[in-house]
Amino acid sequence: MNAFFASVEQQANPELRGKPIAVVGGSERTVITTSSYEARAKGVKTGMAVWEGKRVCPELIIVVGDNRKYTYTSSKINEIFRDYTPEVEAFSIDESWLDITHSLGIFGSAETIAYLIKARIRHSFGITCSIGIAPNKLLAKLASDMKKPDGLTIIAPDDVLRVLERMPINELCGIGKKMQRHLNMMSIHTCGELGRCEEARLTSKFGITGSRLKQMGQGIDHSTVIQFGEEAAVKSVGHSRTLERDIDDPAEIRHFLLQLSEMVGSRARKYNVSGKTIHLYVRYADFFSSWGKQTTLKNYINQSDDIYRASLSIIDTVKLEQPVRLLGVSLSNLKHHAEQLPLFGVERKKLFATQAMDKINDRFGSMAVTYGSLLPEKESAGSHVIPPSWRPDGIRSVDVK
DNA sequence: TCTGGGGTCCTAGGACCC
DNA sequence: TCTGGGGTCCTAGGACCC
Repeated sequence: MNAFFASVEQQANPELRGKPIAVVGGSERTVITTSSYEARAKGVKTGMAVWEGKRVCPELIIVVGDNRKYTYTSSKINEIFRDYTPEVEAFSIDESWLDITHSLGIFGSAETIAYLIKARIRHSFGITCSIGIAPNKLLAKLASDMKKPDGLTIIAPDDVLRVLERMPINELCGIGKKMQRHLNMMSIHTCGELGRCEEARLTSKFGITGSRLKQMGQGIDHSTVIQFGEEAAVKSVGHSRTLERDIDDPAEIRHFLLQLSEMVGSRARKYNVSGKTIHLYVRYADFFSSWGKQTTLKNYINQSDDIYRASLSIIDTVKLEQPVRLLGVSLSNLKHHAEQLPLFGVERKKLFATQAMDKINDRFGSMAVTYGSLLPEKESAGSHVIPPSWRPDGIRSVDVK
C-alpha cells in the first residue's frame, strides 16, 4: 500500500484528503511513522521527530495513529488477495507476496490480476498500492518499489539482467546502509557489478552472506511464498518504551520494568508460548549509549511476575551510568505449547488469576485489570502495537512441542 | 522538546561435554 | 606430560526489515 497509515486516515476523515498529514504515536517523544504524499513532497520523512516535520512543512497536520484501523484494513485487503491465490504471504502490515503461478490459467495474465486487485482495493478502501510482477520475491519487491504511488511494474524473466545492470545495490531488500558502504568500497555500486563479482571475493569478506549477495545481484531468489498458518513460529516476544522523561530513580525504573514485564507476559500467554531467556535493554539519556544483557533460566516462564523478577535480577547487577531514556524487556528461547502447563497449589491459583486477568484485558483493553503498583500508569500503559509477527489471521503458527 | 517500537538473522568467543 | 576435534548452549553485538 502507498503511505498506508496516512491513506487510511485520509479516507476516514475527508478533511485530511489532499493535505500534508503525518501519522504519529501517542506518547510525547513520538516520531512520524508515515506521512501522506503531500507531506513527503515538502520533505517530511518517516522517523522524523514531530517538530522536525513541522519545521520542513509548517502546515503539516499531525494525526495520532489508530492501529485497529490499520490491522482491520490490512486483513480485508489480504482477503482480496486470497480471491486470486491461496499462496499469500504477508511481509508486513501493508505488503504481501502473492504466488500466482497456478492462477494464470483462471484469470489470464499476471497483469490482469494486478489490475483487478488495484481496482478492488481502490473501490473498497479508497487507497492506492504499487504492485510488482516478477519471477521471484526479491525481484517482485524491487519492481513494486520502482513506481510509487499507484504503480504497476513488470520485470519479465528475459528482462531481469537488463533491469539489474544499472540498479543501485541498495534498492535490493536486504542491502542496507552498512552493506552498501562495504560494497561501494569494493567498487560495487550496481546490481550488475554485484552479480558479476567473483564469489570468492564476496565470501572472503562476508562469509556465507557473500554467496547470497552474488545471487541477489543476479536476481536469483529461490525463497517461496509462505501461506498463512505455515510461517515459522515466533522466536521472541518483547516490548520497549521510551519514557516520557529520563529517569534515574530505582523505584521508578522498577515500576516501568513491571509494566513491560506484564506487557510481554500477557502477549506470551496469548501466543501460548513460554521462554527461558530474558533480555533487558537500556538506552541512556544521551541516546547513543546503551546496553543489553540477557539471562537464561532453568525453567520456561510466561507469568508477568516471573519475567519481572528475572529482569530485576539483571538490572541489579548493573550500576547505571546515566538517567535512563528507554527500557526494554523481551522473552526468547521460546517453547510453544497447545495450552498452559499443568500446575499445582499456589501456582495453580495464580494461573487462574492470570487467565481471568488476561480475559478481562482482552475484552476491555490491555491493562483494564493490572497490578496495583501499575495503577498510576493505567492510561499510558499497553498501547496497541503492531508487531511484525502480526498476521491478518491473528498470530503466527504455533509449533506444539 | 532531538531522534519509536516490533522483530529476524548472523557472527564471534567462551564454557562445557564427550 | 601434553595433547585433538566435534558438538551444543550461552552471551553480546551488529545489520537489516517494516
